[in-house]
Amino acid sequence: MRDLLAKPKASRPRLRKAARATPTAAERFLDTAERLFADLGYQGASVRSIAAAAQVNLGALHYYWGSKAALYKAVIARRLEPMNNERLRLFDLCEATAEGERPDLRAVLTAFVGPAMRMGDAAPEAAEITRRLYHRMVSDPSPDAQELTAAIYGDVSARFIALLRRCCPHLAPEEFFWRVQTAYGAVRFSQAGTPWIVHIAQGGFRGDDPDEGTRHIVEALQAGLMAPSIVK
Amino acid sequence: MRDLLAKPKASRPRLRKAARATPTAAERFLDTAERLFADLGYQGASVRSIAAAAQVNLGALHYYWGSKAALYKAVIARRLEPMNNERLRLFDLCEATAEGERPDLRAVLTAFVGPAMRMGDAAPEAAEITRRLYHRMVSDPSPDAQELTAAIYGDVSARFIALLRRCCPHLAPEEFFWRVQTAYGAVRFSQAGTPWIVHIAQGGFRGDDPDEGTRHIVEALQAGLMAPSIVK
DNA sequence: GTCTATATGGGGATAGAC
DNA sequence: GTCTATCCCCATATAGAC
Repeated sequence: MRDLLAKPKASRPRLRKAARATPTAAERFLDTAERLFADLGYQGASVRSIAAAAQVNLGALHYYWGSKAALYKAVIARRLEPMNNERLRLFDLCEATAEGERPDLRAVLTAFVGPAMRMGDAAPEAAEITRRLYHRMVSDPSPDAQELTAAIYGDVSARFIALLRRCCPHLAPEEFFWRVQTAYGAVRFSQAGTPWIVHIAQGGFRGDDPDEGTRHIVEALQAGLMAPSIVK
Repeated sequence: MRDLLAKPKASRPRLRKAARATPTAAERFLDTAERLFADLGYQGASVRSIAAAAQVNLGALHYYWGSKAALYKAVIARRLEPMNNERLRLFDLCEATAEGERPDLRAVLTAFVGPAMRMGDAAPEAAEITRRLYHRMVSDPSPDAQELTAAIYGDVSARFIALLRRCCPHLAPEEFFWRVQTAYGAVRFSQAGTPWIVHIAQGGFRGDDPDEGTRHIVEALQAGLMAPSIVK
């Protein structure tokens, strides 16, 4: 991922965005890359294995995107830009409803958590893949991955934190820092869908309804954020 | 990381554990490997680069550990076993104090969070490296990494969740699932020390005191867990 | 125990035929 | 636009001198 943000060396033909009954080779490539990147990570998924699984010739990769890093960015952007646009739209709604007063904390949290748990209008299995990929990206502490995360995610993050700050005037700055960090971690982890944690719920409960999950996460987070200050 | 749990192919000489004024080649190798695995990930850090940075010959790797995967496991175990033993000891204390009644939630959370934030008795910079490596391991969704995590971490996890369950009789199973998931994510994320989130705290606050961090995290988590049930 | 040299395989990227 | 063949580099691991 060292070269993730490197400029493409030459301009390449763009894809048409229209959906088709039979996916084009480029679309199959993107779909397969998304799944393998989510399963194996950027370094773990070779372009050869992606091309083979998509039944597309390897040359198509460099013809369409120019490099593995550019393919990865295309895979990421295809899903995360719509998700973040939905978040921004819901943030606008929170602002408008607040009319300059303190925004509704549950609404702000739901605007941040809900789109991530639903992940667009995709089928549940597809959304689960996208969530895993997203989790991979934001969890990767390498400078390139952090830079990509910031580029895709910076606006949403800034808006979210600014809204939270207005919701939590009772918290000192360092306390706010830790509470927000806690909330972020909770959202990230809940997206990932780690398999082993289902053992927590004795009785076979799976926790795979995104809307119910959103409600429960929002409830826990708002309680954590609204807890009284313990500073001085 | 595909072969992370593979058995070593042959027995190898063991290291003596005694600390030395001048670290042995093997100790330098472990220290350097820890730092590079934390910075670059398992796949991103080559054994060549580790040997070069440690100023140790590459042959020493295979002489002492036999493979890259075995080296990684040695690096992980060296730090995480003491941390998890401390957690288990503190869990015992929680149980003993409870005397069969409901355990103290803050004490349980502190027993889980505190050792991870302190990460042994290491110097702050060393503890930060270890936390990043730990975060890498538990965040990696590949089957091998999850298996290693479960092997190192399963006892602590089971004890922690069992104690939490006793602290939270007011929560329905599915609600408990989501709250615990939230708490786990918060702890993981707080360990990682992602650089960008410091922008949250306007005014240059860094949030690098582990004990203060533990207190704030525990406060947010206990509020999230103790919030009333919203089921039915 | 420590080093050099090397075996062996797979990675990303490209050239050039069609 | 699509495919084959190939370049070149770097990975892990090992053989064997010292």
